[in-house]
Amino acid sequence: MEMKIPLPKEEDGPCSYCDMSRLCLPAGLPQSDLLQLEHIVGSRRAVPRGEFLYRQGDPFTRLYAVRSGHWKTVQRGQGGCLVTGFQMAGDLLGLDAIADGSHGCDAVALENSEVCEIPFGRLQELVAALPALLEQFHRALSREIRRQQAALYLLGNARAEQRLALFLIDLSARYAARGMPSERLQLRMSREDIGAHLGLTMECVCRLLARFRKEGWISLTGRHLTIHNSAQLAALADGAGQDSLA
Amino acid sequence: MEMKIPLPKEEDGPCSYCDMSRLCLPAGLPQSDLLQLEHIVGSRRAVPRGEFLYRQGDPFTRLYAVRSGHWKTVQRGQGGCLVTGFQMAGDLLGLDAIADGSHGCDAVALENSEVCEIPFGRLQELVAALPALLEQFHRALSREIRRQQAALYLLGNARAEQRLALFLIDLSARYAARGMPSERLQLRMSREDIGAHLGLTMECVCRLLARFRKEGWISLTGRHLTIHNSAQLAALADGAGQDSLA
DNA sequence: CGCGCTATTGAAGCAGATCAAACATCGTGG
DNA sequence: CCACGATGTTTGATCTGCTTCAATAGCGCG
Repeated sequence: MEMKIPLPKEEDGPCSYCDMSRLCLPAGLPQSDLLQLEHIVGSRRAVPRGEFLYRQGDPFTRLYAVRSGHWKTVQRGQGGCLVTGFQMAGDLLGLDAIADGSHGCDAVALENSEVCEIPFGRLQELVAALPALLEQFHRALSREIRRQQAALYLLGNARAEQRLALFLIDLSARYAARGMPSERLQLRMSREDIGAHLGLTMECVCRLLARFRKEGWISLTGRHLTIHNSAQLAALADGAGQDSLA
Repeated sequence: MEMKIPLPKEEDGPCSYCDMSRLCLPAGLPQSDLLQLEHIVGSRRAVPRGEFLYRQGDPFTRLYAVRSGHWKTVQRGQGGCLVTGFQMAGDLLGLDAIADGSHGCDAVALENSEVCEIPFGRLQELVAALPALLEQFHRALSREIRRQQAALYLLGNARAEQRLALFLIDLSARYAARGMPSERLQLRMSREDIGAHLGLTMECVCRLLARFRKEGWISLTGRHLTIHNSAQLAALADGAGQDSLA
């Protein structure tokens, strides 16, 4: 049960053969719709670790679906920056750019990664013709809103240990959804990235991870993390570890 | 320049005659499209102050466009709650519910208010037929994502006085966009609501408002607030008031 | 007029930030 | 192969901004 999950195949393949279509835009689409969608999905694009897929302010022409690897989206402001999310296979990038035609954050590859390019103009045409795809697309947009609502709650209400617990649980669940082991996580992001995502400093993230390890909830060497007690993490995330009020 | 802006008219009127169509879903639509949209927009619904339009978990059947009054959306979790936004005329409510067919937060009227009901099924059909409306709808969804990204940045990076300054500036700008005086604001929400929106306690909001007043940036009696020095607020929001780094 | 709710102000405590220093890890070139 | 520097991580000591707790004051409303 700890065998290596095969990485996405390297050869060019349409969505039909993509491992991640189950999680991606094509999810649940009838075969005929899928074929039409494949027509407009452009070439794959490989981006080496640390490089930008797009930057804040870049003009918006297409969406991207993560094919392989890991990404972060970063919002930069005066004297601080926030990691708005970490994206993995099947996730969409660029949904925030539709609003005004320019990207609202940077997208950076955390490792050598690939995306599928989806020209937005053509997608919008196609979506009008295929009701199932339209629904799917709206759900994707709305899901992004939900994701961020959860993040807002986290930043507004949760104390540091809760945030980290929620982060680990979320990560674990997303790996599970991709058929990868949900207990053994290879963190692709730095402690600083995690901090910038959770509204904490790197040092605070370190200390908390150390505590979780000391308590035996997790074990951790470098960026390889194993969850030993997900129930305890879930309890923490639910607000245990302090006075539970009514 | 401080004349009372007329309130939205009380009689049933289609979007064509609605003061807020400029900011709402019909914005920029060709006349023919507008007529079709009017057909599917259902009746208006009046909700008295303090009542719920919908609750977290309620099944999702329609979107709502704010016709008059003010609203808040509240996300409740274990032992805490976060106000994810304040909505006023022209804003849409319920976009987060498309994801999974149930509402992700409560919508509460801050005063006696009205919404226009938009059956989502019919909107989705119509949107497929009217490209301009489709675009407009996608922009609305994406704008919601952007709004929340800004809120994430605020909660993750800004200190308390920055948050409050940004809040006041945002509120002021939204009133301005609605043709209402942007310097004289009648706050519709309690200090507690503001706190729950900014990730601060009510007490902290009070203290900061008191400080802003003492400094002369604003004046404030009860919930009536006047901005005297918006430039200073903008400077605060940009991170002044502490060491500005590179 | 007095009750309940919202708002204000003060004092004390604490969670997390900041500053600082050691330490691991990794790619690179001698 | 190892020395090296760069980068990322860990841990400690101190500091501070915000929370918490508490008490008072305004305000609306029956």
